[in-house]
Amino acid sequence: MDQAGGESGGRRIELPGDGFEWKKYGQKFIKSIWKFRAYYKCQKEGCNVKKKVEWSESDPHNLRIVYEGGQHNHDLSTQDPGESSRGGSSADANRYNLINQVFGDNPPS
DNA sequence: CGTTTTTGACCGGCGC
DNA sequence: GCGCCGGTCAAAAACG
Repeated sequence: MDQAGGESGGRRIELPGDGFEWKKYGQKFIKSIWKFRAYYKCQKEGCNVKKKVEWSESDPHNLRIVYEGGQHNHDLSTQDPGESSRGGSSADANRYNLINQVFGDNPPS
C-alpha cells in the first residue's frame, strides 16, 4: 500500500477510508457494464469481510462500494474518537449489518 | 527485510 | 454440451 508504493505511480482511484484495513487482491474491467471493479479483503484474522469497489471509467469519482461477509470480527477502530464511544459503539458496527452498502451512485438526471 | 500492490491467466458456474 | 463471465490466485517489483 502506501508504505511500499511511495506513490511513484500514484493510485489511480481514491478509496474512501471506512475505518477498516483492506488488501486489494484483484482488479478487473467489466465490459458488461463498462466499469472497473476492484476486490478488497479485510486484513483482520477471523474477519472474512470482503469489499467490492465499482466505478466507471469516465467517473472515477462515482464509487459504488459493496460490503460482503456481513459483520467484522473485531471492533471498528474509527479514527474519530467519540464517535465510537457515542452511545453504543456496537451500534456503529451494526450499521454494517446490511450485507451491502452503496456509496456514490448519483447519476445526473 | 517485510510488506503491499499490480497484472495475467486460470477455473467454475450458469444459461440456452 | 458449449460458451461466456466473473472471481480468485500467484508471482514479481518497489519502498521505508
